[in-house]
Amino acid sequence: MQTIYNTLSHQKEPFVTLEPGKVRMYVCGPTVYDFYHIGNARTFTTFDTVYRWLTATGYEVNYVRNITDIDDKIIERANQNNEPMAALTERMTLAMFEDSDRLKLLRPVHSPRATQYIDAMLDIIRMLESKGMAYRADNGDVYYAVRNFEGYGKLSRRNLDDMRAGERVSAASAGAKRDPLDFVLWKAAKPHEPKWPSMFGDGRPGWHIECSAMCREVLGEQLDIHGGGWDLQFPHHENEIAQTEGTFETGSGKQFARFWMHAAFLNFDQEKMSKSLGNFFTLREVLNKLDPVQGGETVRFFLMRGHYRSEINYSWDTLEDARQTLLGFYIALKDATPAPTVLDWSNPYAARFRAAMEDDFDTPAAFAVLHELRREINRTKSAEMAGWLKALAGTIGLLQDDPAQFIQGATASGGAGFDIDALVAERNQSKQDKNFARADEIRKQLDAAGIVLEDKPGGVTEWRRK
RNA sequence: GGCGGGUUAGCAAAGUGGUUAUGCAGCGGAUUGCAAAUCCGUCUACGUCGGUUCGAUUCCGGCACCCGCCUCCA
Repeated sequence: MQTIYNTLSHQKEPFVTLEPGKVRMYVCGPTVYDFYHIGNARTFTTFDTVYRWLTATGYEVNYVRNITDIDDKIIERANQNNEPMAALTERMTLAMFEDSDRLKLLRPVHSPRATQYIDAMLDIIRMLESKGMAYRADNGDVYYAVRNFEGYGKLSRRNLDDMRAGERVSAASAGAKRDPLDFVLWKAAKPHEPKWPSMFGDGRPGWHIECSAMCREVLGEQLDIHGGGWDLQFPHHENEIAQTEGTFETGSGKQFARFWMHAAFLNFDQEKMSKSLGNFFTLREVLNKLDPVQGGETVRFFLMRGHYRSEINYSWDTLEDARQTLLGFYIALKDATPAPTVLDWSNPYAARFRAAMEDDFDTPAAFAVLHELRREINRTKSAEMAGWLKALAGTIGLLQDDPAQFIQGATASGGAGFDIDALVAERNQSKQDKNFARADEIRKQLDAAGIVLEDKPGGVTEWRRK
């Protein structure tokens, strides 16, 4: 049975869907003003894994990851670049999909863009206003009155009075708000900013309302899983709950999302990696430092080596460690051609793998099973075992590349700058002639170029990227 | 100030009231012309102080240190 740790209840719960076998999953996607960083990549990889795994175990998952294409930062960046906002967001959206493809992220079923759901946002704001949960302020903005929503704080376990007493909130000026914690639903138009007409006057939406509207339009009023990064818990997700549940009939007991999942941070030097701190690496930047053939899966595997609720630290060493381990899996698959495999969960390896994944997506524990399979393959060269390794890893988006190609990396297509095969042939001849000095010299030369030789039985020599 | 998370061997990282997690690295052996890869064997653990218990890394409490959210943030 699948269990998921629900941030709402702070415990693991059996996963129960609104409709049998059907999963409505919404994940907060990127704000497209720049390339996304590997911290974002971690969250997206987490939910890609959830999507793949639930699908592999028989659920029909309607996976939605939005694109925020209207926001303060986008406006600011477009102005800096002196380019139209739409041109910037279009460019960055394409780049986002490119990067995601390289990370082997499946495309979500829907990738709604906020600017195409303005009407839906206004509908919700109108409903909230009619229920007395939203108000128009003197400056033309429309705010959500958090005091009027009884459950405010239930996700992040805060209460309004504690927050009010806190240093940071009281320091912030309330401005036109009735309560400092009220948040903006609709921002009145300002010069040189994009605007849409509305019953509240020209303006643009606040960030939080975008997600509520896209959830509602694409998936309906209620979701099974709502995901995002840990930092979105408050205020973003709390506000989404307030917005969506605020439109429900009072006392209906209806919940916006049944399961809230939050991916932990990716740190650098033990600190959260974020754009505001400036200590971040874009995914693109990291991939460009890696072999083009191996890079995407290396980063993906690196991100999955830690449980999604544990913080992990990014460093070149941990990335390289992940690459070596991944290489080990591909070496096993190269030496034993995987047999076509139909997933039968009664197989002992499959059962243990599944038990790990069903325990709140425990990928590190699942990898332990894959390592046992790897050892078994190396020992027996069993095509059946190789088939299982590939099939199980495939349920979470790993080990699907051609092993020979992966192992040789981009050097296979001439990246080494010289004829590897000719040197290998010369070395084999030298070995036959017992000219070991020359043979070792060639091996050393190749090693310096990052190529490792492996002499197989029967005088066959294979090579791979170091 | 409020709230939450963490501390596992050289490194990375799961998990468990008593029985090997796992990977990388190390060490010994097999194999190899020598290596590499692989296999076999093997050494380093559960922040600290108390409590509960026949027994705690694992439950409870105190303490220390680290991190995060409370402002845009995956």
